[in-house]
Amino acid sequence: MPRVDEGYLASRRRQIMDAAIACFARDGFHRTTMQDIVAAADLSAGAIYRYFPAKEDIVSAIAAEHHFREAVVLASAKDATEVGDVLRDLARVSLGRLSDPAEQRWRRVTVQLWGEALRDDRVMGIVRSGLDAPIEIIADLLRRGQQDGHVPAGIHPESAARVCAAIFQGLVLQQAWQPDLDIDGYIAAVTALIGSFVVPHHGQQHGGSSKASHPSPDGS
Amino acid sequence: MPRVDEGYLASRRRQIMDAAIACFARDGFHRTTMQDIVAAADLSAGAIYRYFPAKEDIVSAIAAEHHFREAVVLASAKDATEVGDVLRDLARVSLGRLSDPAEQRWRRVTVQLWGEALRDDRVMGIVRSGLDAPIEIIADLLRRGQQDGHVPAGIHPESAARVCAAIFQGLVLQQAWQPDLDIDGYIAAVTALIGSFVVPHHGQQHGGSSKASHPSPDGS
Amino acid sequence: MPRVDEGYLASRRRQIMDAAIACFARDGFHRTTMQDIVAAADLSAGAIYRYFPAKEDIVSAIAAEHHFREAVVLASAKDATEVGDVLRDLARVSLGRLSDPAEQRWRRVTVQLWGEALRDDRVMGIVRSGLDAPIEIIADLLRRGQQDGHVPAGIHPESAARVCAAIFQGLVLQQAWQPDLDIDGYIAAVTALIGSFVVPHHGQQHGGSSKASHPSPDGS
Amino acid sequence: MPRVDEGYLASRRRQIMDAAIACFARDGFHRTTMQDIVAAADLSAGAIYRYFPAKEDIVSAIAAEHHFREAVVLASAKDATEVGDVLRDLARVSLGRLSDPAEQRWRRVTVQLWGEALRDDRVMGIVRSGLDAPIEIIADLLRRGQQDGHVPAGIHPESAARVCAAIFQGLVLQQAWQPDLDIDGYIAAVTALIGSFVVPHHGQQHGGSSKASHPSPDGS
DNA sequence: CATGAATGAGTGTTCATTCAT
DNA sequence: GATGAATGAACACTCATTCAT
Repeated sequence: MPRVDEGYLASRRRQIMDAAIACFARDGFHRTTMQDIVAAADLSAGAIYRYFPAKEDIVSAIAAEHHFREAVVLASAKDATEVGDVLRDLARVSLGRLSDPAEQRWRRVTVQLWGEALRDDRVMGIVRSGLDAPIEIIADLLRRGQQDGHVPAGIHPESAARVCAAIFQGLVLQQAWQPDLDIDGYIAAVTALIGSFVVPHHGQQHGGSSKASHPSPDGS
Repeated sequence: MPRVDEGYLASRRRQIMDAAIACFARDGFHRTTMQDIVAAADLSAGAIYRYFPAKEDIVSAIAAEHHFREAVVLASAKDATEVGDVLRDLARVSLGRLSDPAEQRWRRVTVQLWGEALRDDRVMGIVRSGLDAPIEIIADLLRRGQQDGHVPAGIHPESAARVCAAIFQGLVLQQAWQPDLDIDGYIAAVTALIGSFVVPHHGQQHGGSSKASHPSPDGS
Repeated sequence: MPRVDEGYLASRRRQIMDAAIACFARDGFHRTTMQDIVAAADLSAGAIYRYFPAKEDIVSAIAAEHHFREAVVLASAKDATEVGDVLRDLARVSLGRLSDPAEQRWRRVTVQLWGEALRDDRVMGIVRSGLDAPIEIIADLLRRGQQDGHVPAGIHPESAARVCAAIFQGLVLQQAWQPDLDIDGYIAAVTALIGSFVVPHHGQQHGGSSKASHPSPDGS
Repeated sequence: MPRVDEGYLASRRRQIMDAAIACFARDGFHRTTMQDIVAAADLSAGAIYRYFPAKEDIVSAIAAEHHFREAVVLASAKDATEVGDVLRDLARVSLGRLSDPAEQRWRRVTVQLWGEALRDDRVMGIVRSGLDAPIEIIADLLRRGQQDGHVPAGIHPESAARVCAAIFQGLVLQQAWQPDLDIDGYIAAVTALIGSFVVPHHGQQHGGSSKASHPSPDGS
């Protein structure tokens, strides 16, 4: 069945990667055999090697796809100007996506990629660039926020951006472990945290949000 | 009291676990062979099975030990009363420990345990209790903080506690990937975040820290 | 006359065999894959099977072609009458051909065919007939030489012919291993050997050559 | 069954190499699977890898052993002084050994090693040194023979030595192909050839054999 | 007729675990 | 108790060959 169009090849890769993700999510990279993937993709043992030269390449293809998806989410934030809103949006979108059940398998694979990165340079390159890009974007936002006065001047933008990334990563991990996690509660807590940190735009000193989410300690 | 000195057994287990940690940190669980551990521990192939019935048991023993250490750190926070101080202390101690080079190997193993938990119920039990306990403690602190009025009432204590845990987990991950990370910058950013969130004790609206790190936008 | 031009088929076979020889010379029969040959012949995977039903058939076709070429060289010797001259000619032509760089690849393939013959009856048949024919021709020459008195009577013609063949085979092997071998020196040594063995025609008893290259033992 | 003495290890290697030789002689290197060797050696699949890290290492170990044996045969010739006798001895011993049925399997393996050398540098190194050493020894003998006047001065000693080696190699090949070959006829032909080439020591023109196989040049 | 994607048995090798000594 | 040689089921990957298009 020669002479296949480009879409056919792409769909074959998809089929393999989907099968692999299912296997990896269930059993992990190392407990998943090529036979498992091949069976899940309904292929023959040899066929898979037309699309991926080695098992490792399936792993990095999955990592790269993962990374690419994240990048798309971030792209919207890139040229935003309003720090607080953007951070809140980012939190809502990024974290909100975690509640999508279709993404659940991804989470389990993601957590394994983190470990895999430690001994596979290619995977490390992918996950690192998937971390560094958002950090840079958020750090930029914070820097601009500092210039505008909406973000405390004393903090180090990059470090704060890393904390934001950490919040995302930690929730990915916790949800992988506990799929029925209360994501909305999370988002609320994160938004509150951001709210208390970022001074809103129109002159008030984070007062408004403070009022809403932070009753005056003096009871007034 | 068994035939051999109990301390002897314990020290043998230590020796094996140390060797295993070194191997796991370098090569990962699955790329590490029993022969590797045996060689690193300077033991014979058969000997190791007197102390651990299977490779998996070494992994869970390491996870359990890891968890136990964390528990010790937390114990101090358990009966503290002052929310902000305790959180800041926790951040300083927990995160500060990350800069200890002796702990670096642990980080790499930790990240792998996270993935391993997904398919080994024993490991999952251990890491989950290592997560749930701190969350409960922090949630308690936050609840008490809300009663005292130092913590915004609108947030869900458990979710906020999870965010705190996430901050810790994310940094563990980032440091495993990038050992030369600026930990102190992190701690500062986290402390600032906590500071903006938790109203300090003595009447002022987290004024001191606010003044230092968060200059009034209007310049007053 | 078949549907396609017979010459077309032949040229396709040539193309495949040339590609195969190049691959076999470089990597050996067993390390060469059909894909290698197909790529070198600029064909499709399926196409090759129209010309050769199996990989083994390419090998035996190559062996047969090899054998056929040798036969052509020998044909000239068949009805010669003068033993010494013919042997010398044979040596010069057969061995001389070894220095042709275009034949170098053949040498490498030949050496492999020798081993292949041991477990492929078809190849064995071909290489054996490629050995037996020259042996028979040379043995005949020697027999005639013995009748004429130019060849020592005590030797067994077939065995001596085998020695001649061995000289050829050994040089093929040595040159395959060491392409920069001094072929001309070889030829000279072989010619000298023949010269000391075969009594020349016109009365002199290997005297002339003996004088030049073989000082009288008594020093005269 | 730990703590085995050195002889045990050596005998295991022997057992494996013998099994491998039997398999290689029957099926060739590439058609022989590790399972074949393992079965022939009555071992388990994994056991063989304690003694040989890879299949290739069995091949080179066999080549090296082969080479070593040849070296022993040659050692006796090294400091001999009488050219003709030594060459005849060498021929008798080297070629005579070919008729030993226990060596038959070796022959088949040898022929394959020749081809293997072309693409395995280690094997090439071994077979080349197994060729170069005898050539050097024989060339030396011939050089000394030239000084003594027993060997024609016009020949190039190294080339002539290569011809001697070729005679040996060619017979190895022919016998591998045809085990019932008349080895004694061979030896006789080779000895006659040497006899006609090398002038005997004590004044007489290698008289005895000369008389039988080579009519007196002076017609007496 | 040509194509080249698919097949699937088979390859060399690994490694957690056992157990005779 | 300790040893380390042996085990053997897996494993990732290959490749001669086929056949739907």
